[in-house]
Amino acid sequence: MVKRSTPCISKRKDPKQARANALIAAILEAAVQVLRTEGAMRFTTARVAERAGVSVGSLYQYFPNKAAILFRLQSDEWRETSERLRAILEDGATPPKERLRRMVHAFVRSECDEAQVRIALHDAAPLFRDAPEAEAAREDGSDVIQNFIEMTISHVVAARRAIVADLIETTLCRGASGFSEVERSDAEIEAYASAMSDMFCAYLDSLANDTKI
Amino acid sequence: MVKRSTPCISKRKDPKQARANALIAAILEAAVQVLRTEGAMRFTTARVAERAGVSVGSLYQYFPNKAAILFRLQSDEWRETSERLRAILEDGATPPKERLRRMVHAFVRSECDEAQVRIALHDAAPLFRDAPEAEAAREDGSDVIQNFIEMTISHVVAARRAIVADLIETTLCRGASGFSEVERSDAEIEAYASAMSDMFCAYLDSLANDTKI
Amino acid sequence: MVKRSTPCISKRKDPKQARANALIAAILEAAVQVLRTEGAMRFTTARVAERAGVSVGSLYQYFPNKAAILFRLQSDEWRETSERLRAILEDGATPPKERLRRMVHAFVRSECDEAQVRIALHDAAPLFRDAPEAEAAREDGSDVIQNFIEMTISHVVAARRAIVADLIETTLCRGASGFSEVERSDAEIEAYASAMSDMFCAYLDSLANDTKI
Amino acid sequence: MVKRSTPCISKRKDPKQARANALIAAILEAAVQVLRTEGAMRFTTARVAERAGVSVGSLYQYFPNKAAILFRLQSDEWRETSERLRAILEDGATPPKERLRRMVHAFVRSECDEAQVRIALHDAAPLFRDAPEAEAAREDGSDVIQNFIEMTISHVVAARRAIVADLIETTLCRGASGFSEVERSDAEIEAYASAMSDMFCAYLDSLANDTKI
DNA sequence: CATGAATGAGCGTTCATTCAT
DNA sequence: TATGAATGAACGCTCATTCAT
Repeated sequence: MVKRSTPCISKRKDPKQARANALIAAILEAAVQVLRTEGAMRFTTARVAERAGVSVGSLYQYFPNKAAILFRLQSDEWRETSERLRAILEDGATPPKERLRRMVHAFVRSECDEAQVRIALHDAAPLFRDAPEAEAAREDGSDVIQNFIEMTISHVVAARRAIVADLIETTLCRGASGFSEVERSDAEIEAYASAMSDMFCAYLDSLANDTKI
Repeated sequence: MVKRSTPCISKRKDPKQARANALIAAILEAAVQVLRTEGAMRFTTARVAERAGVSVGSLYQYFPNKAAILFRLQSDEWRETSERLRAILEDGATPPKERLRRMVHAFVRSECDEAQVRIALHDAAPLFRDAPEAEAAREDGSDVIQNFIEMTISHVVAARRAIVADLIETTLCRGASGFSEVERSDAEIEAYASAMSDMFCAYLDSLANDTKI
Repeated sequence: MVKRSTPCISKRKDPKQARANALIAAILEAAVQVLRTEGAMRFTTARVAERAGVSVGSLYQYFPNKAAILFRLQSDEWRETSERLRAILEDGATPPKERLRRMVHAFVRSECDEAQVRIALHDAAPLFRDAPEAEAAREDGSDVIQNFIEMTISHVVAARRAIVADLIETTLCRGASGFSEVERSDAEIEAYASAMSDMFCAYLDSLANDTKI
Repeated sequence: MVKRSTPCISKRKDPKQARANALIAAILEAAVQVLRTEGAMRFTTARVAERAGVSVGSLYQYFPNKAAILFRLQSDEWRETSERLRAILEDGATPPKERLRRMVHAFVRSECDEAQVRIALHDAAPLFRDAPEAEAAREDGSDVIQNFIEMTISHVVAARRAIVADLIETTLCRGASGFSEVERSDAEIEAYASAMSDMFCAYLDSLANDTKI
């Protein structure tokens, strides 16, 4: 129904030179600052370029359009987060439930970190989320969590497993995102993450007892 | 840090006549159509007025600005939803757990209904969510769910109860919202709502066993 | 060169009924209030009608357009002022110079009275000053002063007399207008009016000595 | 009471290149033309841009808003005028009275020059006069005249001197402005300027004789 | 490669005036 | 006669993107 533009979002060139990389880093850093201090609605290419100490033209050398900058920010963030979560979830020395709790805490905490930027990025999502690259990036991020969940309930039939994994992943991401929309104290963060962990554990336990399906 | 504009969002005049009410209805209906067919980014007062078969001037006679139209849509939706949920949750003839399940199903279903519009409205939220009226409207909506949850776990200490209620409400709203972002079949909807209900029930059960805190 | 619209500015109907007169008075009073509290730029027919407790339609029954209201305000003011000045200037019991002094004081004082309104009215002048009625009204106002001046220097040749009268009238009106643009204390007003009177007297004296022309 | 907007009025960027200077000049020239041929009420950024053969966007690259263009015109004019007057008033080879006469003639003549533009600029004054920059610019312009007057009557006590200087400056500026509102022949201009000079001289002479105060 | 001036469609909003009721 | 809803042209201003230098 809705016509969305979503032009190409990928990188315009493979930055071989350190110079180019530095420029890209400067632009991305500036973009984060603009998002934080001005919000999504005032996120303009001119403002980003100025804050990065770069001309608009140069900005457009490395990013084909405004959406690409935002997408890059988002996908970098997704990659970093999923790496961090992966490290926690794949720690063989810790029992699965404990890993889940740690992961939830880590995620909620990270969402509350730089919440301003995250909110602004979320507000700007309509500009980039419909690009095919975005779909792929999202997929990658969810997989880490979903694979872990599916593994811990391997006795459940596949169709159900997928739903459970999806439910938990969605609850985690969206819930934490909603939670972080207002300023939170460390105590609040811990309490919320604990409650969410409890909920997940109770749910997974209930599935373990469920011998029939 | 971030400067938000959000001027007054309230109604411009009290519609004394049926004519005015019809006009407002036409504008709101047109707004929904624009949101559905064009998306948040192309939601302009001119487009809404045109689709409503009305001049921009007339539109501005009933709404002080663009944000007010969007806010009205959102708050109408919140009110309707919370009424529907309230009816389910306050049905004394049904056991609490069953009421919770029904509520979750109803909510997930309603989120998937007109998902296009809901998504667009959500995208447009930055335009109105910081207004004081929005805060109040949000509050009202959450209360229905949160009060029900708090009642069903009245044995839990107050501080924890509030967190649990918040967690469940957030999970429900954000989770359903996330779930509805892609087209879903009825079967998927039922499966997801069931899983979410299971999760909530398992969590609440686990709290019931928890006799100390 | 400049194309100015200036449609008809005269009264639309001769208000025979007290009701109509009351309405007109209410509108004019409201207009003054709007001018005072909102300034010329926010002087709109809707605002005047609302403040007058009258519908826009009614307002347009008695004034053909916005300019007409402003013009009416201005010409009423001119008439009142010139009446007051005439009373002073035609007071045969007082020596001419003294009459001049009194007139100057009265004028400067009246300009500082309700300066806010006067400034706003002056700002709005472009809307009505090019109408033929305005020209006539202005003429009437100046005549009082100019005739008096011309009388006091009847020994001077006509051509020069006219210039002197024009100079003094302009100096008085414009000077007082400029002076009143900032808030003034009574003492300042007296001092300024005295200085201006001195200047006029000195000038007129110098003309008296000037026997040749 | 009255709410005035007047946001920043200063220049948007420092024109580093000749190109930019040419553009600014073109915009200002176009602005003058629009003012002259269309009047203040039809002075719009679009019209100025079009007349300048430039896009609105370019216009806004050099001026932060419409008021800034008008203010620039006004302050350029004030600066030029005060420079011209200063040259006359500081000419040590000419007796003070003669300098005063020349200055008055020069001022009245310059007011009658391009009177159309001056009137329109004056009409547009509400848009920029409340900015702090405007206050400063006005101050600068008045000083030239006022300092000269104060110098020529140094024997008068300070408080009075200031009033006299203010009176003369106001009379000159406002008077000439009022005089120039209708088309004037060279003869009329000379006659009026002479009369005004006579008035000033007579007044200053009368103060000189005034040995007591 | 880098620059940043230039573009111009598009936006949200206002307001004098009309006219059906 | 009174009303006030309806109109829609016009305004000031923004910003993603391009391209001549």
